Amino acid sequence: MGYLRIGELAKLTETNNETLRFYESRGLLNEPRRSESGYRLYTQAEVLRVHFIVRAKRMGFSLKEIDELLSLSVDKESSTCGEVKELAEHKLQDIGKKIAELNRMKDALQQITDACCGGEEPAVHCTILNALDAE
Amino acid sequence: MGYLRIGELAKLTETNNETLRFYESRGLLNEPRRSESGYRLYTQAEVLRVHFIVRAKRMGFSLKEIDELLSLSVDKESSTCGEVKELAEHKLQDIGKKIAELNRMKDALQQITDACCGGEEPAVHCTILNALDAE
DNA sequence: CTGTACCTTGTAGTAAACTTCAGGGTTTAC
DNA sequence: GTAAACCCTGAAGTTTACTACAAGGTACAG
Repeated sequence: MGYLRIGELAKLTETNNETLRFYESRGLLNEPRRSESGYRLYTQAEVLRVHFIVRAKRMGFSLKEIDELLSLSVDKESSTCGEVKELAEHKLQDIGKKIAELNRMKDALQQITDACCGGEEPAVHCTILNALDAE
Repeated sequence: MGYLRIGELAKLTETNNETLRFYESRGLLNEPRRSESGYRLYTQAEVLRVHFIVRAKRMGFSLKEIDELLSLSVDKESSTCGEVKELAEHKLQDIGKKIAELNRMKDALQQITDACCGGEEPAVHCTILNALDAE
C-alpha cells in the first residue's frame, strides 16, 4: 500500500517509464524495492526526486551536474559538512550567474516588446540584438 | 579592413572554427562575405551574435529556440510588429519561469549552506531534497 | 621557395539523453 | 480464461550538438 509502480510515478512527474529506468541506470534514482514479480515500487520520496531532476534539467543542468546536486544528500554519511558546503556554494555561484544572464536576456526582450508597437507595421525596430547591443 | 576570419571570431567568442561553421549550417549565423580565396569574413555584428548564442545555450535554450529568438531580428522586414511582440512575450514568460525556478533552487542551496556547519562532522543535515521538501 | 599556420569542403565519429523494439512475464477487468 | 493494460530486460536506434578527419588550397615568414 502506498507504493507507486513505474507508470504511476511517470504520470505524476510527466516523464515516462523508459526515462525513469534510464535515470536509474545513470544513478540519479536509486534501485527501488521490487514487488514479488519484479515490478519497481516507488515511494513519495521518488516523486520529489524526479520533480527535482526535471526542473534542474529545464534550467540547463546536465544529468551529471544534477547527480552532483543530488549527491549532496546521498553521500551524507560519507562526506563532511565542509565538503558539502563547498560544493553547494560552488553551485550557488553557477546558479547566481545563470539568474543574472537570464535577467539580462529578459531586459533585452522587454525592450523589444516595449519598442514594438504591436500593430501591422513592419517590425524594423524589434531586434533582440539591437537590444543587447547596449549591454 | 576590420574583417575577422573564422579563427579570430572563434577566439573572441571562446568557440572554435568547427562550431561556427556548424552554427552557419544550422542557420544561426548567416552565410558571411568571403575573401577572394574563399575565406569567411565576419564583422563585429557576428561577435555579438555568437556571444548571444553562447549565453542562451548556457541558459538551457536549444539551438532551435535560440534560432527563434534571433529570428525576432532576422525576419524584421517580413513580419509585423504584432507577431514579433507575441513571440517575444512568449519567450519572456519562459524566461520568467526559469528565473523563478532558479531562485527556488538557489534558496534551497542557501538553506543547505546555512544549515551546514562547515566542519568535519558528517553532513547528515545537508540535503538539497530536505531543503526542497518545504516547498 | 618551403615550412607552418591558417583556411576550405565533405564525411564520419562521438557523447548525452533519451526512445524504440523485441520478446517476454503479470494483473486486472469482463 | 482471455484480452488489454501493465511490467521486465537488453539491445539497437534517434536527436542534438558538436568534434575529428581527410584531402586539399592559402598566406606569410625567413
